[in-house]
Amino acid sequence: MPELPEVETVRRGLERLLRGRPVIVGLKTSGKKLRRPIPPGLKRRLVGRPLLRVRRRAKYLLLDTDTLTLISHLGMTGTWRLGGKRRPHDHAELFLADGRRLVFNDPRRFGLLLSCPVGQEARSRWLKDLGCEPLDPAAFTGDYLYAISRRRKLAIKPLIMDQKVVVGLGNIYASEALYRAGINPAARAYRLSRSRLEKLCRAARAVLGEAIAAGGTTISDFRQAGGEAGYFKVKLRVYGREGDPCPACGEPIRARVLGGRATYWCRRCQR
DNA sequence: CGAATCACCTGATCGC
DNA sequence: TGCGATCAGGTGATTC
Repeated sequence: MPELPEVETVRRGLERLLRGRPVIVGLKTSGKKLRRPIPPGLKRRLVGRPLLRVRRRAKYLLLDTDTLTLISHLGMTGTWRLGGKRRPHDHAELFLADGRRLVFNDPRRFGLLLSCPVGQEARSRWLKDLGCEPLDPAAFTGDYLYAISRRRKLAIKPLIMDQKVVVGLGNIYASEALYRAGINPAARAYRLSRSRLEKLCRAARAVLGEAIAAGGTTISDFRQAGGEAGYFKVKLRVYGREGDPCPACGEPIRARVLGGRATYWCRRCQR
């Protein structure tokens, strides 16, 4: 479900909710394991700790207390919400001193909820091999992609979805960025010129930025931290639009499977 | 080593 | 309407 814009939208929502730096007074878990079990000692370590801020690295949410950082990944279907009535697939409830409850719900349980010493997330096995942030124009550049892709024989789309190369781009935004850059998703990475890769970086940043501004994309179950839908779906130009006319040239949008994932593109505009 | 495929889950949707 | 097959925004593990 969530790619960088959706995770960033949730981050902003949570940050707003946690402005009063509420102290955690309890944790209740479902007992079911997510991608990994929620650590049994988490409650003991969390109780009494104030929630100070929410950061993001790649598609991970980082909720800082004064002593530890809660690491949360939404997987495909994870959501955070404030209180309300209990629902199926609620896997963690954080009880706050002000009476509110912060609830993590995840039907498919591909998500993660872990902790590490505060600020030490970069050393964790989950985050240590991540590539650069696409919104950082100094890091995610044509030169960077050029250097990394020279010996890569795979198609450009799976390359930019590889979180060890660049983080945050998933199946939707990879298709959208390649469309905007005029690059065929199946083009072999090593055959692309520096300038075309530079164009791809700019296109990725543009589409991610616009999606964040719209509050992310709601396809089926993504919700912002307040429960609202995201509004970027209406702006998707190729994803999920097989057979629709290309917004630029009218050619029907094509679909195929690439690296195991549905891929959408315009055969005329993307070479 | 890189690249492709599998596995992990539940729920929505599609075709019969 | 019912039911099995298929697909879904992610990613680590396994296989080739």
